[in-house]
Amino acid sequence: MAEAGPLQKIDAVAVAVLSSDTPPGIYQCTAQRCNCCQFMVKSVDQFHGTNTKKFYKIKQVLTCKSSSVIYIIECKKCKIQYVGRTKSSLKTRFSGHKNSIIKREIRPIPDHFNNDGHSLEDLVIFPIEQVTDSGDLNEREEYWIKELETMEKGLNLVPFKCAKRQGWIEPPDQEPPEEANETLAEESVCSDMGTSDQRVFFTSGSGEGKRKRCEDGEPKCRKKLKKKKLSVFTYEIEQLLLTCEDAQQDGEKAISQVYNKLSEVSCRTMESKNFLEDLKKKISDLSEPKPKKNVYIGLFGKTGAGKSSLINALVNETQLLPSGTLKACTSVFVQVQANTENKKYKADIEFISKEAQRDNRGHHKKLKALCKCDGYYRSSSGEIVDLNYTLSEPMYKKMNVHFLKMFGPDPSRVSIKGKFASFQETFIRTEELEGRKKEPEKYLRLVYIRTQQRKLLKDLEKEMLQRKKQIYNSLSDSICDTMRPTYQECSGISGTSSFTEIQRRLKSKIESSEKVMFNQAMREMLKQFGDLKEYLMKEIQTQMTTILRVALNQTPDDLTGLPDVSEEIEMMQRCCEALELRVFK
DNA sequence: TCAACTCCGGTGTCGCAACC
DNA sequence: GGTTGCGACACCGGAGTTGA
Repeated sequence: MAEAGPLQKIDAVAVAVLSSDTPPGIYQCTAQRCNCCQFMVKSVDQFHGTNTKKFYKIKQVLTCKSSSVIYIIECKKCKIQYVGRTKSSLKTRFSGHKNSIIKREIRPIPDHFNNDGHSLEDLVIFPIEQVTDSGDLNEREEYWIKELETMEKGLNLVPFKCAKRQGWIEPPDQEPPEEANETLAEESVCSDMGTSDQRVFFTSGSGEGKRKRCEDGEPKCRKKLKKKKLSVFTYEIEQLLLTCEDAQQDGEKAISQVYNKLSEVSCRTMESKNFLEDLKKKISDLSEPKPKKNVYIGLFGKTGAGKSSLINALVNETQLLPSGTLKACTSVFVQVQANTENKKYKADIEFISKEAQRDNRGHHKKLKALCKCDGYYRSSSGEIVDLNYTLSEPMYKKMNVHFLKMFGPDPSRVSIKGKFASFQETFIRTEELEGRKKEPEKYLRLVYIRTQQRKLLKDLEKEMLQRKKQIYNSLSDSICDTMRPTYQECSGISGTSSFTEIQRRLKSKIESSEKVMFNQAMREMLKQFGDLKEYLMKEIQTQMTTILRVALNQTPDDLTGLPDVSEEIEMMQRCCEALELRVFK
């Protein structure tokens, strides 16, 4: 295919009625509202290979109704391309792609447009060549995949690669191409193909599909389904939840009223002003929504009872956990939680039978895919294999011993958690507090200090667990770094006995670098544990100093016009009673 | 009526193991 | 040593259904 110059826009009006004289290019079909044309690049006579940075001329007159075509699907955001072929019309094939995106199927195209902030709206499709002899279709597709480099750098991928791209594992450098020497003309072409101009295409009313769509672009039928969702709770629980909601609203109202009343308080000295500001800040903090606490739900039952199916149904992910109707599928303990911190999905699944282990048929692609993705693999059915995690697993147990020694609830008070408990118990004893009840000023200060101290320790404990998670993750990352050259080497192996050869090399690498690799990972981990310990001690020292300073500055004498908040206190009491809390007793 | 959508069977590919 | 079947996978394509 000859390389063309910067893209020329065709006068769409002039060629609205396609005839034998129509110059080659991509055109809108004659239908008034075509679902495919909405997503199509139109009125152009050439296209841009985003990987090759070349322009290619369109040699035929192509529309969404053209059949036996080679087409490109391009992402407006990251300019990644996919080459496909279809015997039927482009619009029919596009319908299939669109459907797979809506259904969130695990394939390269839906995966790309359902993840990393992408959506169907970022998709652009256009035909590039019509093949008259259907037998040549495959050849032409192959040619274009090679020419446009969409196998290496595009979406013509096997599933492991799309998993990688989507952040189930570390994303590769797939930034939109930015080359300093790209001409201005080329940039203007890019915008034609994907950015500003397309916004015009997609929002134009003429491009709407026949089926009525909701405001967010979702098909109406889906909205209906969403509305039909029934509550999973019983009537009693629903009522309890409503009570909680009411109490929360009342509490927020009381906090807001107290805050407003405090705004009217005046004071003379700087010390009082600071105190007042501090108090207001604390009240303001209370009114801000707090992150919800984790709630752990255990799900037990006989094998094959449908636990995985239930979880899949609850989270609305049909293939999150393996499930089936005939026999037990998962067969291992599994923890499912929302992954809000790390884009990396990790799972350790062990349910391959001895028979299956002996029989490698069908696993060769999986092994190769695993190597290409640095030890990580996710099949289209959702099955996940993480070799680095599996390799590091025995070390987790070993590391846990170190962790518990340093941070666990050691009765000897040597560990951090032990020190926390000891500190909590001995710093302000309950009996000491009770004895001060007759002196309200001192009593309230001590209550304040103890409350803040407990809050601080709890926060630090949370932080500690968070960091523990990160440190544990670093273990498999470290192993991955050591194994990476071998993975890359293995991913290039093909031909007869490639499966056995890849197995042999991986095994050999693991065995040869076992000591160095694991020791290095272990050293790094221990260092991070040490850093964490130091951090915790420093935090306690700083935060406790602040708490004590604030406590000793409580209620200066020169505050005037203190508001009457008895009404709000009553409101809070009612809330606590409704929730059966014993705060005021 | 017809475009859009859904579902499901079909086809091709690959490497391996078993079989002839 | 050649052939065949297997299993996992991607993706095509057509029949049937839905709904504007």
